[in-house]
Amino acid sequence: MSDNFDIKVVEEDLNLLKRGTAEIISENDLAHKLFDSKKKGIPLKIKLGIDPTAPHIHLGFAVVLRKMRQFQDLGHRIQLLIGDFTARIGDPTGKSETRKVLTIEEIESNAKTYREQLSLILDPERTDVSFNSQWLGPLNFADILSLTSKYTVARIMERDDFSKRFKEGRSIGMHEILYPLMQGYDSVALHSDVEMGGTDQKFNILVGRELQREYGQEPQVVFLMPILEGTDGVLKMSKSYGNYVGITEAPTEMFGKLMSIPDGLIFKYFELCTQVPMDEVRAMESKIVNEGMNPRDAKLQLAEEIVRIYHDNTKAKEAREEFLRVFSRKEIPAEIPEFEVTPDLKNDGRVNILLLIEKAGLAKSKREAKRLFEQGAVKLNGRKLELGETEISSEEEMILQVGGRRFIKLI
RNA sequence: GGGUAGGUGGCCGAGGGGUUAAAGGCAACAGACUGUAAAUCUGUCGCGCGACGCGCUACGGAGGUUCGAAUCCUUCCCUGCCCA
Repeated sequence: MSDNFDIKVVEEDLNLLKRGTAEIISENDLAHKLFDSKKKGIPLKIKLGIDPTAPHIHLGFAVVLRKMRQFQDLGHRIQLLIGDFTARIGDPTGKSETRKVLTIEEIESNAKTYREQLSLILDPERTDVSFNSQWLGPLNFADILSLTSKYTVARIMERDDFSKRFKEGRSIGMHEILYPLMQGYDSVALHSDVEMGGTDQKFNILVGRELQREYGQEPQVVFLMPILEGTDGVLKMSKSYGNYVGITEAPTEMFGKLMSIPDGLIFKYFELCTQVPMDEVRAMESKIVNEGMNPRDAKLQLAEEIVRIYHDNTKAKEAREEFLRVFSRKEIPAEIPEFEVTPDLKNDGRVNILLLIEKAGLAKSKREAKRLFEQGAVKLNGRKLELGETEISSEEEMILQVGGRRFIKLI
């Protein structure tokens, strides 16, 4: 690819890009591509495939997006590939529950939401969006056979997920086998230079690299970021596990969730979710290990740092204050959502607290409300309600609290 | 096409006609402890009701047998494995 390659020209860029990465295949290829790009003044095309089913960007996904932003800041272009074709066909992931097939309208609306949220991280000016139905749709059976003939069953079965399921005697749909080929073909169609993804995408992205070679293109660089564990500290951050921190969440919400991550994850979060220089991060780590610094304080800083990125400095400070107020000092939050006690909830001026809890959305059902009540989780104006106190007289501005974190102001 | 094993609550997984809202585990939630961390202990964990009780819904779908079915029969759908 490149003549007169001199790593010094791109060394700085390369080092910047390498922070927090899990694997780059190959680093050498990337260096050459960066070099050529710089020399010829042509931006690299950085591909990211996204699934239009769940437009909800969280910190785990943001790890990849933030890395892409770095590419943009270095002058490169993002190719955002919306997998509308696959979304319309159905389940490619091997999850047992069949994925809903989306309509064109839903896909478009999701894509729009995506673009809005993505603009919080990516530079829209350097982002191109495409839909893979554009080229996958027109393929006929002969085309598909030609595509599949470029790969073998044995190689497809190299994928952990497939080989594992095969050994365990679980089902593998034919369409699932084709999925990596479709994703790879996207790279061919887009002439991608780099494809980004989490380490769980390694296989699929590698297929793209191979296919490009088959089609006579210069193979893309596989650029993998680590998978970020969610707030539970174990599973990959994901909406479906309910362990995610969404980038559009309210500052206090975001702050609170970040404070609940296990200690062991603090520095991984620093590395992957913030721009705090690595030597500072290491210094903090050493203070905790050697000087007995309370990990909580590092976590407070982390949470503040992240809220600052997706909101602003003021909001971050406020969120920190709020957190300390409500959870450290166990005081009432500064702002509490209001709930109007409508006349139909009252009976002789008295209100059934269980009904209220359910109607205000503090519990999913009255049965649950009752359980919470019996477990002593319900407080009114800071006072724990005793058994039997299910009827209260409704006065102005009462604060109803359920559990440690659910508050509501009755009006 | 033939044979065979299965499909149980958010997940995994027992139960093979009544005492089964369904063991056990995980997850989740609440309380204690605390740094809304981890660990630990305790409790809860289908829904509704004027609730130590009553009712309804639930063991892949639809029928049936029975006083009574997640458990038996018929049929359909789905999945694995073996043989062709």
